[in-house]
Amino acid sequence: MSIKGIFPIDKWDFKSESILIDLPAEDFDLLMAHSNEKLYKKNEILFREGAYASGIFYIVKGKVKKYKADEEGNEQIIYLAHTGQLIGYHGILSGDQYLDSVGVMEDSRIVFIPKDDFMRTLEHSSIFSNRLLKTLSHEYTVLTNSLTVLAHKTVRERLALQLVVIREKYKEKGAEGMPIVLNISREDLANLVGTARENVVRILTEFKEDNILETKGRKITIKDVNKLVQIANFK
Amino acid sequence: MSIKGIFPIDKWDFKSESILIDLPAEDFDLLMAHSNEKLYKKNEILFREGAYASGIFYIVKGKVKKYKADEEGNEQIIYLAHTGQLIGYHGILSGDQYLDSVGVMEDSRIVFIPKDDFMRTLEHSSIFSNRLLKTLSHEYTVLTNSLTVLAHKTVRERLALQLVVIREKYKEKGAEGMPIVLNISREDLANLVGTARENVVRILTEFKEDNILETKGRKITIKDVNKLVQIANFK
DNA sequence: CTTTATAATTGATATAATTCACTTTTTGAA
DNA sequence: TTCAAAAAGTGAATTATATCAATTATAAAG
Repeated sequence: MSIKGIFPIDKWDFKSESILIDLPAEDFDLLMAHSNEKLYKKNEILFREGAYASGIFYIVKGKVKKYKADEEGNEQIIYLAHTGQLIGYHGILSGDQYLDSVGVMEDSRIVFIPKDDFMRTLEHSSIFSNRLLKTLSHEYTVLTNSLTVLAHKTVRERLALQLVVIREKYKEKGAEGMPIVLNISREDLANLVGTARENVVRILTEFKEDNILETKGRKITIKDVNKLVQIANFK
Repeated sequence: MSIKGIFPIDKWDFKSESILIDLPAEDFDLLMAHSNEKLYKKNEILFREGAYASGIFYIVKGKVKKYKADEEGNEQIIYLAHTGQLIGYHGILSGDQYLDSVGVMEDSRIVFIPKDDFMRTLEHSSIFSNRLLKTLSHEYTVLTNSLTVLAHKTVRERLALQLVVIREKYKEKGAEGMPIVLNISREDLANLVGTARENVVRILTEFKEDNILETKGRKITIKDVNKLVQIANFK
């Protein structure tokens, strides 16, 4: 049985179709006029919150984390973005500074698009601007859901939920039966769930004992998603 | 001394200028073509999450809360909206259902604008559409900040922060020296902060003992904002 | 392959927050 | 003004989570 039926994935993730797919060639060319693809290494920083927003980024292939860091150095991961997604437009639209920081989680191919080209395309293409409105509204659902979960669910429930979300997100199309291996540090997992690393470790151990998952080094293999869904406890 | 300097209000609130102010008359008329003002009583529900999104709402005068309710009946307040703000567009932009629920907190004058007029204005007016993009991006800051605070600050710090935010929000322009009286139930305050009502009551008592505020019935008068700012502990 | 820095894990303890059961106060309707 | 319902307030017990201080395992670089 597919988890999709009982698990409303798009309430927890943004729509995964790329905002650029099937964009009219003219609009696409305008946007990409001065674009510049680069290979980023794991742990590199794409940009930091508060820095001047000089343009947006398009993830050709890879995984990144959007996060906020507070005074004490606590890091809260806002969203895990990946192949096909656009990054950094919030800051440009609302002012001229990036609103969060973005770190690269695995070696990634990422295209930089200068601010001017982004703005020009936005003005010129109502398709692009409508899609962006739609994307932003969808982000609203995801963020407000995260807020509710964070406020009212236990760490255990939140961790179970995030594991399911990440699994769905990183699942390759077509590979239905295959077990999905998550390659994410305990630290990042903790910063995503909003708790301390130690708690994540402890709960993962419990999950291991309950035969829900296996770990090998930092890699997590989920064996029983349904149990996780049950623990996360949502309708 | 104004609190504005040390308190980055727009990180916690949306920009308070109305999205409709100074909109070209032509666009405004298009938007308001079939609008309909109604008087809503305290505690009335404007719409519920998941309901068909038939249009948007403009708050002419009043206060409302945007919230999400989970299976267990827990209510998380996402945002307190008031005079001059637009409500309900996320659902229309991202699909056809409202993405949260909205309840009226005090008797309010609210205009309903049918979906078609909203969409037509959006297509026709690039000013309107640009402002909406800006508003949505700004919401992103507010929501991601809320997320970070919820995940990493104590209930005490969160409550202090919210009291400052509400005070700034509800402050009448010009009445600088006047003490601001907040009229909000402990329950709503708890649902905003993301905790139980009892905790809010206990911490308010502590604040009272520390001469930070006074309460008379459900009304809260803040006497020392700076102390609250200090407790909330942000740069 | 070995080394070394980094990350994961474990246990013990302290603290924060929730929950439940109850009393008191306030509010709004009659 | 009275009265009932709703909201606020209090105390005690329980549970969840954070924090600190180590040890062990892992991965990345030379």
